[in-house]
Amino acid sequence: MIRPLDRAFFARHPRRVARELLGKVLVRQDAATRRTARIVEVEAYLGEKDPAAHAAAGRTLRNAVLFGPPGHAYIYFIYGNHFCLNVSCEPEGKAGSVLFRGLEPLTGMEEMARARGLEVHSPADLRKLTRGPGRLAEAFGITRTRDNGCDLTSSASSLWIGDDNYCAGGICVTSRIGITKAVDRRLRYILRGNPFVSGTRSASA
DNA sequence: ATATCGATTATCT
DNA sequence: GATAATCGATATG
Repeated sequence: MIRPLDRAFFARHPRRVARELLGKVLVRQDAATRRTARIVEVEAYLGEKDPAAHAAAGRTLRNAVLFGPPGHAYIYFIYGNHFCLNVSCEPEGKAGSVLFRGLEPLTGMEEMARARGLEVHSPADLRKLTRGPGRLAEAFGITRTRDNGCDLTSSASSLWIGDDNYCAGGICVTSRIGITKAVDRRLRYILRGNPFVSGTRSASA
């Protein structure tokens, strides 16, 4: 049994949303298949005040979703290769968001493997599916054209976020990964020891 | 196990 | 024209 998170959940400070998203479930519903995975690593971005955020320079065509109502998908394309998934936070007009960085697959691994162009023969292979923001987006078939602006609070959407009453333990806070500005702020939230958390062991302290 | 590097393009200056 | 919230391959300890 899994039910969608409501809009009020996302209408709060990104730090709070990020922490509470750990242990929730990302769902990709297609005509014939459902992919689900537990959220084990996220980062908070604080909108226009945050130098590392895409909203730092104000509203543009690309980041417009961040300034819209909470609970919607902001997808961006990076390094000419990868899509990444965020969910908009805070009331409309404020541009906070949470970036998805690591997922633990629950169902639909066959579909994820196909989307990644991989075969899974071991736990190590399984990690290649959804460990890292670019990987998880590819495993879920997420693209900007298809998913930017999608309402993640509705189970009628192809992509949404749900709660299955899982109780997340071992939450750990670290500095964010892969950025060049505001590097010291501790806004990355992980489930400690989970094999689907990205980065090296030393980055999980 | 850790480090370095090339790929590849939308977006903004 | 420079940059970027990354990944995978390759090289080396």
